[in-house]
Amino acid sequence: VRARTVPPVRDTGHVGKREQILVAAAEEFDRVGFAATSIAAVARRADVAQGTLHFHFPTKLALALGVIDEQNARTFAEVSHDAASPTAALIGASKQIADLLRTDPIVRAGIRLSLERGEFSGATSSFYEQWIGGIVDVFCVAIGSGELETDLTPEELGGSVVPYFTGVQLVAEVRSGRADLDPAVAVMWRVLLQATAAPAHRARLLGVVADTFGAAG
Amino acid sequence: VRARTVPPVRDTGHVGKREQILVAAAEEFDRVGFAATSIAAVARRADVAQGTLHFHFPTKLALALGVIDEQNARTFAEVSHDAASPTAALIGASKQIADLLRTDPIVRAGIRLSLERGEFSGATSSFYEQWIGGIVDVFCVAIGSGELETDLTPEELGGSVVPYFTGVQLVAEVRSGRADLDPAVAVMWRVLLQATAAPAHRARLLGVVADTFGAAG
Amino acid sequence: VRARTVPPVRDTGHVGKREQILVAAAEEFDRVGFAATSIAAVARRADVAQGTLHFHFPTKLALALGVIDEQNARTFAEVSHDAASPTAALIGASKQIADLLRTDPIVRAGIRLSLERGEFSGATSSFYEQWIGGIVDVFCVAIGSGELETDLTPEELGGSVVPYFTGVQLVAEVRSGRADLDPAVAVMWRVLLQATAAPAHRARLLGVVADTFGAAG
Amino acid sequence: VRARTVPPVRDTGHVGKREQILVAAAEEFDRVGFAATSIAAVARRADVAQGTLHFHFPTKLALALGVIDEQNARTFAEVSHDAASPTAALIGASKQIADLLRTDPIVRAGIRLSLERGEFSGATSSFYEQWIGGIVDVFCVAIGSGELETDLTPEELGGSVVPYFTGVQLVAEVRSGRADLDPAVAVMWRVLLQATAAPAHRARLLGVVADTFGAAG
DNA sequence: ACGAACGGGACGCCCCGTTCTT
DNA sequence: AAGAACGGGGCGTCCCGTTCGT
Repeated sequence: VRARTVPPVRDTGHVGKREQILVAAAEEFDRVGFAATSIAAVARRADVAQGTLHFHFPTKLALALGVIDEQNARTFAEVSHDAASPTAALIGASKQIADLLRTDPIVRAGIRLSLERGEFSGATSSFYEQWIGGIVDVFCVAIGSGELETDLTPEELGGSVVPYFTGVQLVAEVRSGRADLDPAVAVMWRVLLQATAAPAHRARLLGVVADTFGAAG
Repeated sequence: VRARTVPPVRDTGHVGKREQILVAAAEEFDRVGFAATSIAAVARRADVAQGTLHFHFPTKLALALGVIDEQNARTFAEVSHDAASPTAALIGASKQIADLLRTDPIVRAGIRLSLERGEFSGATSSFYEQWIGGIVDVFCVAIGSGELETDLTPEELGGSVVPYFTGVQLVAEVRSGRADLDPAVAVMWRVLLQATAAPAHRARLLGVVADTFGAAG
Repeated sequence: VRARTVPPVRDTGHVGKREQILVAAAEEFDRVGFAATSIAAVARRADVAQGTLHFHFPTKLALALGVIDEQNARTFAEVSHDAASPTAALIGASKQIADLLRTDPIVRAGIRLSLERGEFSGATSSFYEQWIGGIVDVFCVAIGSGELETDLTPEELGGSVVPYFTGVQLVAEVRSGRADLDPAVAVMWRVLLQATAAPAHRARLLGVVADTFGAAG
Repeated sequence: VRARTVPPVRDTGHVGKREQILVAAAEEFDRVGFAATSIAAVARRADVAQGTLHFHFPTKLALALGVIDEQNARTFAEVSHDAASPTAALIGASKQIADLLRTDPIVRAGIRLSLERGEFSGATSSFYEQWIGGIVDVFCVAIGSGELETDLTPEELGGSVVPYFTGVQLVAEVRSGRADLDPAVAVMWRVLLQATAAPAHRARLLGVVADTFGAAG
C-alpha cells in the first residue's frame, strides 16, 4: 500500500480497490452471514482503511447489494444456450454453477445473502424470478423438441428444479462443506431425467450427466 | 405477570416461562435470523425480564439450541410409520411438516437456524443425518415392497429427497412467504413419483398426492 | 451435600453454612477485591444456593462486613500481652499475623477489604484506630520500662509502625505473593529496633527478631 | 468541543482528548478502584462520547495501563539526584511525591491501581522493582559517602523504605484522606534516620526533614 | 480523488445483586 | 433452603460521519 504513494507505470496485480473490497466482503458474508459481518473486518481483510471502504460503499447494505449484483452477473454468464440439446446445456450449466459455488467467494456469498430473507427482498426475489424464468424457457424448448416428455408444465418444472438445486447445494454445504456437491447434483439429474426425459433421449442424457459429473469427478 | 401476584385456582394458559421464552425466541430467529436477533427483543416479546431469560438460557447460543432441539422433537413426532404404504406415509408426513412450517414458529425457526452454518454445526448436521436416515429406512421398505422401482439406491434417494424438500420450502419462503408451499411440494412429489414409482402403484400414489395437497388444499 | 438430605447423628466436618459461606467469600474477596467479586461465584464456591447465601447475608456489603469482623477478631486474638518484654511480645504478634496473612483467607481478605476505601470506611478506620491504639499502649509500657529509648512519642511510633507493617505486607503481596514476607518483616524490625531500642536491650531484641523470623524461618 | 468547529488561533486549554480521558479515568480509578469504575462514567466525566474513548483506549485495561504509565513517568520525574547529599535528595523527593499524591489524580490513581493485584502484575511489579532499584542506588552512594551507617545492606534498606512509604501513604489515605500525610512522612524519616544516619550527619539530616515537612508544613 | 485518523452515539450480550414464592 | 423472576447497567464494538492530509 505504501508503495503506491508514487503511482507507478504498471501496478501489476492492481485490480482496483473496489473489487478488492467486494471479494473481502463476500468472504465475510459467506462465512458468517450479513448481520454478523462487521465492516471493520471487511476493511481489515481487504487491507483497506474504513474510510476508503466507506467511500466505495456508503453502507453495509450497499456492500451486500454489490456482492449480490456481481454474483448475479457471474452466475448467469455461465448459462450457455445450446439449441441442439437444451437439457444437456442445462446440465452443463448446473455443473459450472456448482464449480463456482465451490470456488468463487462472490457466488457463494451472493447465494447465501439471497437466502437471508429481509432487507434484500428486492434483489433476491428478482434473482429467483429471473433464474426460474430462464430455466422455464429452456424447458419450453426441450419439451417442444421432444427431448423431454412430462405432464408437468414448464413453469411447474422450472419452479421445482431451481429449488431442488438450491436445496441440494445448501444441504451439501451444511453436511460436508460442499465437498460432495457434484455427486449430489448428479443424483438430482438422474431423478429429474427419470421423471421427464423422453425414452428416446433418456440414455443419452443420463450419459451426459455421467460424463459431466462423471466417475472421474 | 401482574395477574400472577395472586396465584389463582387455575392459571389457564400458564405454560411456564421457559416455553414462553422459547416461542418468542423462535419468532425472532425466524424473522431475522440468529445474528440479527437481539436478546432484548426476545425478552420483550416474551414479556419477561432479561434476567429471567438469562436464568433459563444463559446464552444466545443456548437459546438457539433450545429452539433447534424443540424443533427436532416436533418435526420427528410428525412422521407416522405406515407399513401398508410407506410412500403414502411419507407424503403425509411431508404435508404435516409443510403445515408446521406455515404455522409453528419453533419449527420455522429451527429449520432456519439449522441452515445457518457455523456455530450450530453439531446440532444441525446431526439433524440432517437423522432426518435422512429415517427417510432412507422408509425408502428401503418401499423398494423392498415393490412400491418404488428405481436404479437409485435408497441412500441416494433419501439423500436427495431431503434437500429437495428443503429447497422447495426455502424458495417458497423467499418467493411468497410460503403461501404456495403446498402446490410446490405437490409438484415435488409428482416429479419424484414419476421417476421412482412402480407402474402398478403410480396412479394410486399420485392420487394420494392430489388428495393430500389437493384441490381442496 | 447430598448426604445431608438425611441429617445424621454426627455430621462430622459440618461447620455451619454461615462459616462455609464466609470462607468462600473471603477467598473471592482476596482474589479479586470487593467490586469484582460476584455473589454467584461465592455461592458456587461455597456449594450453596444463592437463596441460602442471601438468607445468611442479605447483601454483598453484609458479606464483606462479616469477613472484616471475623478478620478483626482473628487478628486481635493473636496479640499476646507479655509484661516482661512488651517489644518481644509485639515482635511475636507480628510474626503470627504474618503467618495468618499467608494462610488464613479471612484475614487476607479482611486486610484487603480494609484498604479498599469507600463503603467500608466505618469498619475500616475503626480497625486501624483500634490497632494503632493497642500498639501505642504497648509502646507506652516499653518506653516506660526503659526497653525503648526514643524522642518519638508513643503515638508517633505506633502511628508509624502500623503503616510500616501494612506497607511491608502489601508490597510483599504484590511483588512475590507474600512468599518473602517473613524476611521483609524482619528487616522492618531491625530498622525499628536500631532506631528505638535502648542500648541495653538492643542485642537481645535483635536476637528475638532473628529467632522469630530466623534462619530456620 | 463545539468551539473547535472553527479551529481558532489559540485554542487555550486544549490538551487533547487523550489526556482529557486519562485524567477523567484517573479520577474514577482513584475514587472507586478499577473494578468499580465504569467506562461510561469516565466518558461522562471526560465529556467525551464512549466511541471516542474506545478509539483512544480500546479496553478498560488499556485505560488503566495508560494511567499507570503516565503515573510512572510523573513520579520518576520528581526524583532529583543530588550527589552532595543523596539522603537529603531522597527526603526532598519523598516530599514532592507526597505532594503529588495529594494533588495529582493520575499519580493517586496509578498508585492505587498498582496495589490492586491481578491483571496489572506486569506493569505493577516492574513499577516497584524500578522504584526500589533507584532507591537502592541512592543508598549505595549514601553509605559509600559515609552519610549513612548501618549493618543493613542497601538492598534491604531500599526494599524496606519503599514499602514503608507505601504503607504510610496508604494508611494516611484511609484514616484521613491523606490530610496528615506530611507529618506521617516526617515521622517515617525520623525513624529511618535514627536507625541509619551516621552520627556526624544525623542532626543535619533531621534538620532537612524538619525544614522539608516543617513546622510550617 | 483518495486515504486515514478521529469522533460519536447506540445497542448487544452478558450477568449482576435482589426480591418473591415455594 | 432453594429456585425462579427481575431490572438494571457494564463492557465491548459496531456502523457511521467528519475532518484532516496528500
